[in-house]
Amino acid sequence: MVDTQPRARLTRDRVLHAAVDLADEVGIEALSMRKLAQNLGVVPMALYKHVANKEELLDGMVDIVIGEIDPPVTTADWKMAVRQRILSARRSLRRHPWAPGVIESLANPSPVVLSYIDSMIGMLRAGGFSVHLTHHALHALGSRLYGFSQEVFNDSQPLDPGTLELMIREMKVGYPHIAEMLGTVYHDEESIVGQGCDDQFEFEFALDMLLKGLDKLRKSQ
Amino acid sequence: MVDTQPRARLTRDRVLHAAVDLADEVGIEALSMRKLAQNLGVVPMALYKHVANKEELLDGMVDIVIGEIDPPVTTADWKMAVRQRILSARRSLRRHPWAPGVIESLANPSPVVLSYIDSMIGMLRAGGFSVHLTHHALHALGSRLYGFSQEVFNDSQPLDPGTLELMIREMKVGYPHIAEMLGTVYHDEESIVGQGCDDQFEFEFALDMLLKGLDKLRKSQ
DNA sequence: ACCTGAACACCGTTCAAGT
DNA sequence: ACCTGAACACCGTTCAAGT
Repeated sequence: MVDTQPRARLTRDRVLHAAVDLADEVGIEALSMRKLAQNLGVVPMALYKHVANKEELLDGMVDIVIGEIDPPVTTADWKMAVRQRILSARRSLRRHPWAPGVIESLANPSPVVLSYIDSMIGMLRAGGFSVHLTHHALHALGSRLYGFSQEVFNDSQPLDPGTLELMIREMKVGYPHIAEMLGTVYHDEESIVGQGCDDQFEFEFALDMLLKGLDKLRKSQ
Repeated sequence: MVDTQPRARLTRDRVLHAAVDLADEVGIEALSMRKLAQNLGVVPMALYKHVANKEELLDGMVDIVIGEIDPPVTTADWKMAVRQRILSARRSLRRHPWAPGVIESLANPSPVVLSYIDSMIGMLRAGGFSVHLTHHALHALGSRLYGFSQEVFNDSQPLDPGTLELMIREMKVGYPHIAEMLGTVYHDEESIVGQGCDDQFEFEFALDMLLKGLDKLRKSQ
């Protein structure tokens, strides 16, 4: 989508927001300096007045996404507070599916990212975590702190029942355990979560298991 | 390093192993079809007889890394067995630092990767996990199953004491909690782990917390 | 101070041709 | 059956020049 005011003055903010919109529309692998410039009705080199290079552009895009995360809630229960903040981060990231990959690729965290992590550490400290246990907690939560985690299979788009059935049948001989699991998860009507694989449920399942484990260590420290 | 027998016939295996070696040497971002061809003393297009495109090349490289993982040990204790296998995966991946990123980027898992996951599922099932709990366990372990996990900070190379000291001092005003944590982790002589941040310890810490949580759920299912 | 145009040094991959 | 050469359609980024 071409900008409606192509003649408006270019600013860093306009460049970054246009980049976020473009990545949302066409995906991060299709985002190039040249296409972004074209979208803004400008020659590629014009961007370099507002952004040193592509990495700085990506950094600024991540800052916009992180900036959408809600501030921490104030509550006595550290577990609820951290949980809510992480789930808010997840909601922000979900609006921009390219964000996890870009966050992982960044060499150095930006001030915005540092502030986010700093306040997360603050929440743990306020909840009674020693500095060392806080450090371990950060490692244990890893990218979950940002609201995402690397999954075993890259199942970004859901399968239609036909191809799923075919997949399961094909896998039965070479990968019997995967076939059994897929069959059960997608067919079992008894499942609490309903049929199929609910990413949100799985994220919270693992998150709660880690928070519970950390809480136990916190009490015994 | 140029191949010692540039005139030997090109095979898929020779191409893939040369690609792994090149990535180990110069990093994955510097690995291009053209440089790989040059390294093999061959014109770029010669590679396309053995590999359909770059993605298939990356797939084959991952297969080599996954192939280096030890087979499962046979023991009554599922926790020890899974733990050992994951730590073996970690050792393989550590030899090829580019592998985590490539594994994450793969759209569809190869047969080799599928076999690895299938046998992991088998280990959990043999340990008494229901199919559904096995499914949750896979999500909870995520990329840890492959021996890696996304960290909050990308601290691939260790800092020298001088710049670390500077960083902590600079952070004290804007990011007080990060500064406190870095200061304590890197200075505390009481630390069980020794000074600084031990990636391996942190990986096992989180892994064991998850395995313990899963074991509790297994018993109560 | 900000934008432009042309150029450089790279990519992955196609096609048609060679042996 | 396997390798080659030239070409295409892209990249990010430089430099010197325009307004």
